[in-house]
Amino acid sequence: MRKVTIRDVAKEANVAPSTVSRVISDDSRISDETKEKVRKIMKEMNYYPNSIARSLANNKTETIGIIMPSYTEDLFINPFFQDCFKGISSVTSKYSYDILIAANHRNETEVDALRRLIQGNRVDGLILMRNIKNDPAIEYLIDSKCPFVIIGTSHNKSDLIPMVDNNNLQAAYDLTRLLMEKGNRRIAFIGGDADSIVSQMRIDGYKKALQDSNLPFNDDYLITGDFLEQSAYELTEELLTLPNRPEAIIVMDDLMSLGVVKKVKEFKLKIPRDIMIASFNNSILSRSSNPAITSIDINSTTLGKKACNKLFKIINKDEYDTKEIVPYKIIERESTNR
Amino acid sequence: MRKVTIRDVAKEANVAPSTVSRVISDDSRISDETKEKVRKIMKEMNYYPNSIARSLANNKTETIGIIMPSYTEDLFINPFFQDCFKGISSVTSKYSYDILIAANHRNETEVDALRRLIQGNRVDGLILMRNIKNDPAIEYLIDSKCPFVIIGTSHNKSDLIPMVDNNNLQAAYDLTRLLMEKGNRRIAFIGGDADSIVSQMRIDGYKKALQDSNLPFNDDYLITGDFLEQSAYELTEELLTLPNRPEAIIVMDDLMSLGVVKKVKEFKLKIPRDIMIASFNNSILSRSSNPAITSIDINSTTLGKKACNKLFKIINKDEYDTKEIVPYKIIERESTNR
DNA sequence: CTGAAAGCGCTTACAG
DNA sequence: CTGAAAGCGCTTACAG
Repeated sequence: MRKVTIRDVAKEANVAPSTVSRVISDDSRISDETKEKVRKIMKEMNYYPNSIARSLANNKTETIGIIMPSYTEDLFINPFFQDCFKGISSVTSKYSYDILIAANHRNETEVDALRRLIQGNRVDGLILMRNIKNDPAIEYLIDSKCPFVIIGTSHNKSDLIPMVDNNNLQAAYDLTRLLMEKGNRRIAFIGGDADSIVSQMRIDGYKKALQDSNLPFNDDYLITGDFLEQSAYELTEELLTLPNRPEAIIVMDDLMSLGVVKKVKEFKLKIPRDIMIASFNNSILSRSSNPAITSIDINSTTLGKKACNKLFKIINKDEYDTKEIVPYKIIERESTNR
Repeated sequence: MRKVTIRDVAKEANVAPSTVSRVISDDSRISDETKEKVRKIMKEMNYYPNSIARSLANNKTETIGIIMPSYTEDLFINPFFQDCFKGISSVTSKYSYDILIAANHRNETEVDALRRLIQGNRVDGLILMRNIKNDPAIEYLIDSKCPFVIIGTSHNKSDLIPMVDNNNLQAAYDLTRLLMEKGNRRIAFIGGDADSIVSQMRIDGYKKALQDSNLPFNDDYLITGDFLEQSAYELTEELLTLPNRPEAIIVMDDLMSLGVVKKVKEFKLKIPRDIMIASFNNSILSRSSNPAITSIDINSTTLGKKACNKLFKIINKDEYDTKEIVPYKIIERESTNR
């Protein structure tokens, strides 16, 4: 069966294709009678506009793209992305937009994938769910003039880039202070990727808190890996075998903290009695894990929602603030409850 | 800056647009010299094909759509979908396809959303990550002739519908038997949505196991809710307040089992000492929770991968089996280790 | 209030 | 091996 087109409908309704097109977009210049007549026929013929043809003609796709950190990789399993996605999709659904997940194809670099989406005209805008130092993707995005928003913080020309983030420095500061108030002096920090800006900001907050409390910064207590459970698991061994074992560990992310907990248990240490653990993101993992982990609620869903709202403002050329800060909150649980 | 088109490249290279088009698709009829010349110019001019125009001309989108159970809803936070998605995207990336997430827009029914994607020509095929009884979406999909695959099992005309699933009946059977072997006789089952086919199959397996062991089926021990943690949390109370409290509970899903565990703890009961818990999906939740939960590994990532491979076979009109079964495996953990 | 016509940027028989 | 032309199914100034 051939697809019914705007032409078929026009013929059947005895109007011009342009009239049908205007009925579809509910153009105010078309009389109500004509609209009704055409709509009836569209329904009868089971007509549905071809959105590809539409996009080509009016240069709008009604689709936004999402860039994940490392597509098809394990990083993606972090519940943070799901929470964020939930916020994003609540907004796209309101604007009647769809979401395209950008995954680099085989043999493609990340910038290739971006190029495909942007120059290939597949999206009206993009949300970047990651931030690394000197990200070539950001350079490309700026050059491309394609609307985009970063969830997180970027360093290059950062005053021009629309971003939504938490105050990660302050959050880490607060968390470190909390652990001090609980009587810990030897506090370690397990960071994420060395390239990660979020990781860097949190490390800065951690250091600042030590400094403000006149606690010495000990190089051995600060280690970075990647954002995966396995890496945290391995790194924790380094901490636990130090001559002066830390009394508390702050971990970049809930998923990583699972690895930390696993290793601590292998060392037959009790949490929080022997060692306290605190983490970030407050995903489902931190509240269900054993023991439940104190974690900073960064409001992932709100991050996604605000980022997406901002993106639509840019697409529609409305006013917007370049940078938006989403509040955070420490959720205390068993792992720091001594 | 105007976008550079195939026309511009053609002019610059002194060839016809059709030749440029053939260079893009690496047509064997074009001489290597010409190809080289054109490619050089494409690069110089920073040309990139407009995939929208391409799609309109050749009726291919190089995009598949994914239908989630209840978009923008809490169901989505189940790690199962992420695991599945990982499998899917590993395949799309190989075929150089992108993924469109179908979310129904405001005031849209699910079939509306499908219609938008299919009749709007936005995807070459679809993967359905859910299965409910009498699903109108399935009817629509069959009528539409659009290639699609279901992760799970469908009941309508099921011999014609391509699906990838586990043997859920047998899995539930095995799990029930395991709990019996551990000495439990009063075994309860918390199902998902009453409309859910997976849920039904597992309930059938549970009942069959009881029967084969000559254990009575007790209506009070079988309850269904939805697939959320909260609902499982509430339902568990009904079980725990029964005059003859169950000795073990099988839960449809890891996420739900978190709710069960929470309630059991509130009743000051110890797992597994007072009550055993076993669940399905073996997501990250079951292994990190407190206590770690025995769970059936349904190989979510494999489900996604196989479904997507099957979809491409259909798209490319290759041979395929309608139904494919992915193996499962019981992963025993603390929650059943008495 | 409606229509005829050009155009969006590609692909693909057809012809040579 | 390459080109001219028609077509994919819409939208949108322009004209009336």
